[in-house]
Amino acid sequence: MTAARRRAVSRRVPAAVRVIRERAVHRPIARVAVDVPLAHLDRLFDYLVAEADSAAAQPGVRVRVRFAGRLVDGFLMERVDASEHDGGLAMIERVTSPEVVVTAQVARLCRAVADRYAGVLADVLRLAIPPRHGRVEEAGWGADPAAGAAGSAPETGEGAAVRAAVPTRDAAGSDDVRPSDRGAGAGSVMPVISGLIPEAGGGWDAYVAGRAFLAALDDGRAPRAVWQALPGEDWALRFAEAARVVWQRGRGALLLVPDARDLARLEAALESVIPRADIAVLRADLGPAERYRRFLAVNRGSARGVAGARAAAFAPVRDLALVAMFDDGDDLYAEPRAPYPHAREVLAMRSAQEQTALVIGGFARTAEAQLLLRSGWARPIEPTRAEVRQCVPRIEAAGDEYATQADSAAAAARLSPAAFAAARGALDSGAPVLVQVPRRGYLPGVACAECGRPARCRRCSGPLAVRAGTRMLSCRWCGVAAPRWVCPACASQRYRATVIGAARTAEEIGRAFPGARLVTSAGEKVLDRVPAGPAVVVATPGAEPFADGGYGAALLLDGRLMLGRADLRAGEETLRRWMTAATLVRPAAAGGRVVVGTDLATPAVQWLIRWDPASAAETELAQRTELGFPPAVAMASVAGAEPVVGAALAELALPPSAEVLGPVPVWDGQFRRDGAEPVDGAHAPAGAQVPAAERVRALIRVPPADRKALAAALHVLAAARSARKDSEPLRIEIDPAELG
DNA sequence: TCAATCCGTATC
DNA sequence: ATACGGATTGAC
Repeated sequence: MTAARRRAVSRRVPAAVRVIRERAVHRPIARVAVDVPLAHLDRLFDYLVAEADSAAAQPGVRVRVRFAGRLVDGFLMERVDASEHDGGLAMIERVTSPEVVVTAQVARLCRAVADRYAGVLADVLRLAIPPRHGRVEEAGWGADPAAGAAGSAPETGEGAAVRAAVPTRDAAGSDDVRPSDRGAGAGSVMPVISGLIPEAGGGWDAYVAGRAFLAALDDGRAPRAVWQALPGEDWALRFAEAARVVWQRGRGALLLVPDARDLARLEAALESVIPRADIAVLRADLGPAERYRRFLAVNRGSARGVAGARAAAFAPVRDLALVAMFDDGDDLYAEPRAPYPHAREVLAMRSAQEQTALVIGGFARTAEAQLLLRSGWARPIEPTRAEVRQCVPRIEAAGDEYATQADSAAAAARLSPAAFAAARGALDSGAPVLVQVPRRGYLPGVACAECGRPARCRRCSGPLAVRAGTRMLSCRWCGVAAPRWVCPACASQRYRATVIGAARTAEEIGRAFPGARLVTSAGEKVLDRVPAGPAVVVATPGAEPFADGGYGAALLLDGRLMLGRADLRAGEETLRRWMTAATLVRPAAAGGRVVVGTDLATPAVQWLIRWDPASAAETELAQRTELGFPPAVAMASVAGAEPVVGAALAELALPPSAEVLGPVPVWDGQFRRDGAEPVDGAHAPAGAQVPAAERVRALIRVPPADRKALAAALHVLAAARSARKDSEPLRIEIDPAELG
């Protein structure tokens, strides 16, 4: 019976008749996760299954049940023989669809994610399972997973079965796993990159442990790795190659990227090594029908190479053997909806639960990734120094000195002589120049006026800020005043507030290079690529277009702005942005130059010049360990109106190790997400949001060993609040994305 | 003594 | 949200 028909029938049957439906003979009890986002209802509820529904009522299907007097959606999670519940049981109203949309693996993953982030299962299931689309489901057997760019012609069910038999074509052992870099597909799709890969030892072979990793994959083992990609690396193709290894074994791979641009690139690379029909790309901008169609294609096992952004971390890939993500430092991996899970954590949990291989890749390296290495849970895949030297452009620091000739164009644009010369040289050789300028809107912080290091609280190591309306320094985490501040690094007593909106404009920079074509990529209009040929490309971090053949030079301007932003991750983030931009530049041997306009003494500049993301991450992690920052500690944020946060803190049964910082007032934009804003764009007008003065935030930190206890305490708090219908907004976030 | 109403609590 | 149970109230 089709779902539509069953619905039609149940509508017509009067309630009195429904009540006497016979219960299922076999396992008559269903345990249901109801779609109610209340913490005190975050458990399974028992319902009776009608015999007529019994076949369809499999674990993982959507059901509709009467809950507290009203009909709600839910997922059937288990079928059991008997109920523990004392009272009477209601019958499942109907099985919405026989489609098993929550696999056992995804169910377990969602529960674990909810627990990890002190959230409720219903919220996580909503992140994991797209809304049902009835027409797609009914008509879509054999939904075309590859329905990539063009429309998707519906296929028959045989399509999926046939496809499953395909992956023997390239009958090869691990030796054949290494495709040529300039190999057919990807090369033609991404001509940019291929030219940058060194002639010798391309592919995964360019890395220590690279080949061993693929061999382990091919062996069916579950290696876990943190991968440091070479500058200019065609990471999408490397990911595709790794996916192909598991695909050839008939198993599934799940690959994540931060945004749509990277996804398009990954899709092209996948299509160059895996038949299109075996690929599903889960894009966020798809309509509900197409989104559900692709979800079903993955769920039904007809697509085994799956790519997507953060939400795809939950995709029900069949027989999953590999999960991977590129550039895990990108804040787009932090889910903005409750309970705010980070895709890196989701993948790591999934890798552990499903015994899959894991790759956390990037040009730079996060402290979180470093922690996976330090604990021995993952192993590094790194290039040799020799390989790095071959790929990296020449990098120099020009400090903050500007051109001295007052009337020169370079001086007008406040470009240092070195920066100007590098750009001029690239343009003269016919190559484009990338100019990276921080976007506006960073939270202002306080930094040492001498060495530029962020000023930190002596008590909790949180960031200092100038207290509104005064000239006093105080800690943004714990609120303590910081009179007589002295820089611990250089002993200077002078500090300065980092400025918002001092970034140079594209026009300003363009004037320094009269005659050159000026291109902007920022905010709403982000360019994917620019053609070869002389041009000045001004871009905000993250919006840098690829250049065919690589940039001749890159100028990384106003680094102090990025370094000085009041965020825990400012240093790591700045290095990541710089490195990402530098990977778009030709190798030094081909004339590629990078000039970073920040003082040579700045640690981030040192790591950039030495191109040593591993040591940078190690140092970063060591510092965070010392200062008590994530990921060395577990941190939770509790934010809301002042009395609400106060009451919550009083009520929380925290582990004894917990340290409460604050509460302190938060201001407009404190929790705004890091959306790209145009260089020239105005800062969001003050007062556009909730009156900031009334909002406060407290931070709670515990040693990693007490992470679970912290999460449990917060869940208990949330449960008590929802039970008493306490609807005053309170945002509870574990490992908050922004720690400003 | 009993029905009507209010309030708190559970929701299978 | 809605439903239910127990307590409270008011009329007979």
